Amino acid sequence: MEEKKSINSIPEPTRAELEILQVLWEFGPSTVRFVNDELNKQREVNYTSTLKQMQIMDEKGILSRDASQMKHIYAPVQAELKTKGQLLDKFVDTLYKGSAANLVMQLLDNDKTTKEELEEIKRLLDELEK
Amino acid sequence: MEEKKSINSIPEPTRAELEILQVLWEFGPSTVRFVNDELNKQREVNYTSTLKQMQIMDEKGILSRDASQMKHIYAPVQAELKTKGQLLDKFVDTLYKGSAANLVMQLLDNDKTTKEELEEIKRLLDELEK
DNA sequence: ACAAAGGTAGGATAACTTTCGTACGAAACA
DNA sequence: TGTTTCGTACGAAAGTTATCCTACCTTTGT
Repeated sequence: MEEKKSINSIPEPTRAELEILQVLWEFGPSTVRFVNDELNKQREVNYTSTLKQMQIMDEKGILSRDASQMKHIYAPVQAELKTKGQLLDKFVDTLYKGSAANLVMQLLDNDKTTKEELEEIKRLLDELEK
Repeated sequence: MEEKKSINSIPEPTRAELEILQVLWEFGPSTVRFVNDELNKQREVNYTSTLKQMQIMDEKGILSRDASQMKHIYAPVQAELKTKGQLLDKFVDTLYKGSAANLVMQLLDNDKTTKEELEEIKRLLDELEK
């Protein structure tokens, strides 16, 4: 009996796993070949490394795969937003004692946050006001 | 010649390292014993594990230590805000394509972000307006 | 003075993550 | 049909991180 983890949310993706997820999020369900090609636009990775990684992610329940064709098609099990939310929650918890306001505060006096971004953020909040 | 990394910012702390930093941030420079006791309020860790970890952090340049006494006193090399900012930047970059607004957006429709937090955030932005 | 308690140093080991070599089957094509 | 190309499967190896054992030194208290 094949057993995949089936709690309510997937285990935290590792670094390499996150890279793969990004590709799938951007382009939708894909073959290993495609993902590997994308990854190689950023850094050199051997095809079998990516393959193995995605197989592991399947075992962990992070990805699912359609093996009906020769070229298996992999897709994220969880929606992008859910996974990112999960990571964000944890980030806020560990670094900002769970306070989103704290995080935003830091964001505000961060050099890399541009004026335009700030405007955008403000607009989002006004939206929400209603 | 003892050589510690001396680029402009310290290497990314690992999971365990972050736990230790939290204690030092909260209580200021401390002995290994103290940090270990704090950690053990959350989970069981052997004293020598914490010791080793902190020695490594010293080598990496994440912590500095005053070894003039028998009980060495460890302190973070970088200010809490700088380290957190560093981590936040990377987080925004990898998960939100560098857009702080994107992150905030997600924060907003996150269940765990309370109404009070939202108010707080809005206030921060108004402050900044001036 | 000596035993007990508590400290550091350093290496071994374990756990986890990442990478890749090798084997082998299926498809494409000359 | 045979060879080359492209796919999966599997296991080994390398790299990183985390944990702890052992040795040994210093302080404390009897």
